[in-house]
Amino acid sequence: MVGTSIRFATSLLSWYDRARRNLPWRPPLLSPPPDPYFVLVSELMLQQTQVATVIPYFHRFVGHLPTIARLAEADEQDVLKLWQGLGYYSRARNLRRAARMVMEEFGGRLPSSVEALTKLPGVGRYTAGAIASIAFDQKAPILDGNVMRVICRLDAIEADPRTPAVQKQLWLRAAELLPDARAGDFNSSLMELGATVCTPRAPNCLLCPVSKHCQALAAGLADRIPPPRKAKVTPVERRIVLCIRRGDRWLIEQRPAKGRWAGLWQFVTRPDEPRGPAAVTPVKVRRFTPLGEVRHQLTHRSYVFDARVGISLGNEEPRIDGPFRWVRLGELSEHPVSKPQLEIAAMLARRTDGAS
DNA sequence: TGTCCACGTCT
DNA sequence: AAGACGTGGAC
Repeated sequence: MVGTSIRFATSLLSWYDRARRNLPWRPPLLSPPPDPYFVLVSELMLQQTQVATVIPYFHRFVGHLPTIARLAEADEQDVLKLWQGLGYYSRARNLRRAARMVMEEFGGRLPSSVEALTKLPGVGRYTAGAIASIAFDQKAPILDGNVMRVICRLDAIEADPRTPAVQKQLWLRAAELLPDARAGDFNSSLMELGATVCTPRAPNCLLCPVSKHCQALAAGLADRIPPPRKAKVTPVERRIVLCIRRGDRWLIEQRPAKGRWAGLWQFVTRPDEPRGPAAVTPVKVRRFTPLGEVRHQLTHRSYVFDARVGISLGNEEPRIDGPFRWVRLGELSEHPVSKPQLEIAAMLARRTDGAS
């Protein structure tokens, strides 16, 4: 068994060394000695989205906040602004809180043990293992979606890897497979294999460097592991978006600190209630004219934003509580704004009478 | 074009 | 424990 693991690790690592030469973005990030701060930020970003998507955000983020000390001092709104477009905005907030915790409780140094790293907000078992192994060369296992699939196939585990019992088993196996040297590279190679060869659909077993160790391939099960998850209904939510103009400025409001798009700014957005939008308008508007609809798909919910335009009469300020601002369309980019709201802003900008 | 789904952490 | 979180990519 141990012998198998060593051969497995050796085959995978030499494949990875060759594959890595074709990934121009990776070597500066991961070649030793990696900057722990870079690893922290990149792991937190990579948790949620594709590499190609993250790169521009990564450079923008790290360029502006190049150290933990700077991130800890930064305004939450500025951090959200840099994160804008990535989704999962709570992670940006957690990253800032983590930086503050590092400054206050770890003497300004990112801790190197999995145990201490896990205490940071937003850093769970996976991220802690990735940082400990990649940035600090510790022998710590990781288990992300890719590694889960790779190990399930390697051991021909047909059960659903998302269940706690199988998770436990997979973490143990991930630790067992880990070689004594180059743990970070080994972990990276497992993820890379899952991303490029051992893919969810149509795995390329012919090109796989560890196919001779794979139980699923031997049993002809590779493309049936892991099992698909149960489909769930996604309800449709309708929202009325009131784009209210006064002179050359538009009224925007900040979303609550919790929930979806927390802390981000938007045009006045209300549930599509039977009584109509006029009942909840923060300032008086005689008439709204249709602007258009924006559809937005989340994992478990669909949104339809029904955008309308109106002109505020007089100089009154919003009559209801909450942070409101009057901004020019150009100034919107100074605020963190969600994707669908940005689309609405683009629709306004395209209108001839949109008043810039 | 829409519909489904991943990606880890938190609650 | 099961669902929230958001976007882009696959189909």
